[in-house]
Amino acid sequence: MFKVKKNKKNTMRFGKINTRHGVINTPFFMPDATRGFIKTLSNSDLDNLKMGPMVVNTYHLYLQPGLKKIKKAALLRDATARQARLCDATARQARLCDATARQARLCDATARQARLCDATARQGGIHNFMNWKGSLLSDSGGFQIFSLIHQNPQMGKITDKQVAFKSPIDGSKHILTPEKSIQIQFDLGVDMMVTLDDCPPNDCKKKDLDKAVERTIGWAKRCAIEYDKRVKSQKSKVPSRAPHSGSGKSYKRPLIFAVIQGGTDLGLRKKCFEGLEEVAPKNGWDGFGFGARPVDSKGNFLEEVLKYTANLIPKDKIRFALGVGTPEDIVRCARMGWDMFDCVIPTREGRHGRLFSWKRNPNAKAQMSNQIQMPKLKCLSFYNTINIVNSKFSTDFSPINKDSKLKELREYSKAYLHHLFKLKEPLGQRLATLNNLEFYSDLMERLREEG
RNA sequence: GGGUCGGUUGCAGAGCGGUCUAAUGCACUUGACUGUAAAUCAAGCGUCUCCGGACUUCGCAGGUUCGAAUCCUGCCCGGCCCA
Repeated sequence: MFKVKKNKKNTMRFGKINTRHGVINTPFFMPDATRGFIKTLSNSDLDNLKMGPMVVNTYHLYLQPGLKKIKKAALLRDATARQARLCDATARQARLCDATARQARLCDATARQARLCDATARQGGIHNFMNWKGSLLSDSGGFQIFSLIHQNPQMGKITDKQVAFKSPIDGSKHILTPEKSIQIQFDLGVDMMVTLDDCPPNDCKKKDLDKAVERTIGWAKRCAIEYDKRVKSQKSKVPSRAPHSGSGKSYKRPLIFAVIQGGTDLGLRKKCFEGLEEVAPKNGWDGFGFGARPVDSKGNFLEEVLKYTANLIPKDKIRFALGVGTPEDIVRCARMGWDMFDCVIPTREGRHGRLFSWKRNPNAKAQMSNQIQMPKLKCLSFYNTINIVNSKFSTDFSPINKDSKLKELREYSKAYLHHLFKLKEPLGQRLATLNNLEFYSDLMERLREEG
């Protein structure tokens, strides 16, 4: 499922990941569509951006809208598709008759739409619900344990057995177990999934860190058992000509990633990795994730820990640097041999008015490549950020990005974007999000080209 | 013309003898954001500063008082009511 080719220049890798929704070239970045959408964007935007895989979140989707609705949406779409096939037939019949030709054309359109529905319906729960045809990875909810419970103990309780937590939406009580996390991820029907892990703060006590590692391994073991069980039952359920297995192909299992915790303690990272290897599912882990924040409490990038952890992971396994990061951190990590990344930075900071752009230098490409060769990368020498809300942009009538492949970003001015932000018009957030995601995908493209 | 209520730091709007540079909201300025409880959060927002403070402000001018945005008098301006 993962083929990797070593880069001659440095320890960066070029690979291909084969998922149920297409092949992904590594290294790559996934934006976070946590609750089933990239905030402010529609699928048309994502198509225009030629967006690759995205990340959804087990915890958030489980709470809202809930699995029942996601499954129901899938069934309803199926029904629409069936109806569409009917329309298709009607359309054929209608074409026979000149008088009803107009009606037929209408039917035709419906049928076209229906065929689309049909195609989507084959793609399982969350794909179907989101109407998204690309690959999706679901995060397990481990990070929510960190951000909700570790930071606010009154929000829930973590034990070896389970995580009991209160929904921030309505205060209702829920239990998440490793098994349940895997079950939900299967129900979502994602292409890649992550084991439930205990993600403590980076500055926690040694004792708590030990506990988190031990728990992460224990939970991974339960995830692996549940995973194998589900793969087996899915295989038996899916006949060879089943819709989402394609034409006669056998069931393709989702990829599964375990998460290496251990904070900044290299020994613990190693221990965690070894522990995870021992409890792997039948086919082994497809990859390993880097657990915890990639920066310390002061915002310093954990270079050594990331490098060390990357080297722990066997070369034929996918390396997923969760939550990485800034453009320079991604470049650094990719050069250490990390293959995939996800982060809220481009989307969140875009919504908050921060725009990423390449330096306006005709040789920017060459310059950047020089910069990444530097042992100490100075990111600021190859890209810029601006805060569009700053008053100086109120009269800057230059394009948001004159080099963008998106018409809107080439034609709207910074002054106009500033105006949209000042008036809190969502269009502004959308344009900024588009700008930043284009920047990130451009970054990854350059990285894949240049190494 | 008479009566009445009122004029507060960009705006709205508290305060109604000392704890008042004066609440709060908005606006404004600048930061932050790394597996999204985030269209969020933080700081600043009279002048100067050796960052400890110093000085100046509540329509204007006087006055009472140890002390006034707060009380009194006059003036200016506005709303409403009556003529």
